[in-house]
Amino acid sequence: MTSARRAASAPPAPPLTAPVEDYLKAIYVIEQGGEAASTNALAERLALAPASVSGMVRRLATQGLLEHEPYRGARLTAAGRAAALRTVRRHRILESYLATVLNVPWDDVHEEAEQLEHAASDGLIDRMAHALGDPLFDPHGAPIPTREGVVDETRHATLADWPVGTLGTVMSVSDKDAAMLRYLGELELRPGAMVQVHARAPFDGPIDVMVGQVLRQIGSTAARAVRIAAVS
Amino acid sequence: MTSARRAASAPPAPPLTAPVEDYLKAIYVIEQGGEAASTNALAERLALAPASVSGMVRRLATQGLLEHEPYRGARLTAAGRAAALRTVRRHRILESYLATVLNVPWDDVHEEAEQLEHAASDGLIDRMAHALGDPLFDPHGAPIPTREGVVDETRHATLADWPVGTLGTVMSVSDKDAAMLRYLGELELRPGAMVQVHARAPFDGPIDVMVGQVLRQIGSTAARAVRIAAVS
DNA sequence: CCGATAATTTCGGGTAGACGAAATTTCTTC
DNA sequence: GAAGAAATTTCGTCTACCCGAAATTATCGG
Repeated sequence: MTSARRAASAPPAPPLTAPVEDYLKAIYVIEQGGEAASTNALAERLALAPASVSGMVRRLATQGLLEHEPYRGARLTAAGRAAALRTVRRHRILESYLATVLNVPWDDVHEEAEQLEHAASDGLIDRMAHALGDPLFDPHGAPIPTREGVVDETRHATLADWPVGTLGTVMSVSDKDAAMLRYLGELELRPGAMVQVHARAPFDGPIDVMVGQVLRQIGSTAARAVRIAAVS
Repeated sequence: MTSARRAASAPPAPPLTAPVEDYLKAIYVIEQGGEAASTNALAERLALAPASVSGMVRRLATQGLLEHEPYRGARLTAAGRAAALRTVRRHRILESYLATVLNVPWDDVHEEAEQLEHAASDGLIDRMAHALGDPLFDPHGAPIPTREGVVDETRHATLADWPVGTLGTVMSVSDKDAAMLRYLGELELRPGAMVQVHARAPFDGPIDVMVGQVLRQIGSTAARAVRIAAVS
């Protein structure tokens, strides 16, 4: 910790703090939904007061990590996106490593990675990735960005919107809520599972769905946490 | 991060911050030398200004983690010692895991563990320890405290003080300085190596020492980083 | 187009942790 | 035992984040 290591020519680029990495990652995820990340959406995702988010967003905008039109939400710049993808990569490789090598339970992996992603060095992350054979997806099915920041951002439909009758396969499940993950795991709704919606009750009602060989009923909230693609 | 998990009866005991863990660990290590940890020694070890240390030490004393007689140095209380040993355990298990399982170079392991020790959960640490067969020593030969805080604190002599002629074995090497570690590694001065001092130049001069089958000359600074015990 | 409501920002303030300069205490040395 | 040096503490200040309350702006129903 005594010496600073810095290229002679390149711009200083101080390392990002853990909170900043969390903001950028959250904005990245929200932006995947299409629109700019609103203050409220960020505040909820980060479990912070909206006032705090306003302040931080302004600061990050002046640092060139994002663009912010007041009252209109935030969007990552190229620099911000690169930083966010770096954090996402760390997070997902850590999740993969913990689940695969250390047998950390499926539903604990997210929390643990959330802490470690700010502490592990790039070199360590690469070692873990290598030990896993450089996987393309994490245990929840989320794509892992490469070191260079390349990532598949295909937006899959959710089980809540999947058409009745069409055969599909689970691509990913949301890792935000451990209890939800446990529930989905019990239902065998894991990446790779085959599904076919048999019926859907109106008004956001429960869904009858074949998971593998078993017919299940699940609510719309859980269904929205499951992403589906057509089988080829 | 939304919910706090806390025993109903026990005192709240907020989790310690990373800086606080660093202070406690540093005090623990310095105290191993016998005397209380002085402000200057702490400041140097933590790479902070003495003024900063003064302030923090006062705060930690009011929290019951250490006892501080102004101008006299700090000593850990039982609570502070327990917290320090928890951090030391994390650090050394992480070092062991990184070196053994992920092949992180001997001299990088310390830096990496220094960051991770504040982020990894107890459960993860235990999983790593288990995967390693619950080792008693880390790659530098330092003893690993148990979950319960039991640790061998035997104080071994350094190679700089080892008597001429007596056969000894390397118990541990200091992990503070990566360059020093690399150097000692090249000289085969690793835990387990057999050594015998042949001659010692006066006034802190170089030492002639047999390491395994090879006669080496090393300076006193490097020799002080190597701890020796008699062969049984 | 106007008010009500919702979202957002601003404002004042708090905590943790760090620093340099100046004051204080302790140590060392005659 | 006093004077100078060294170690330590105190003091004022700084930065990064966070918050609640109040002010502001956007939006939406009529």
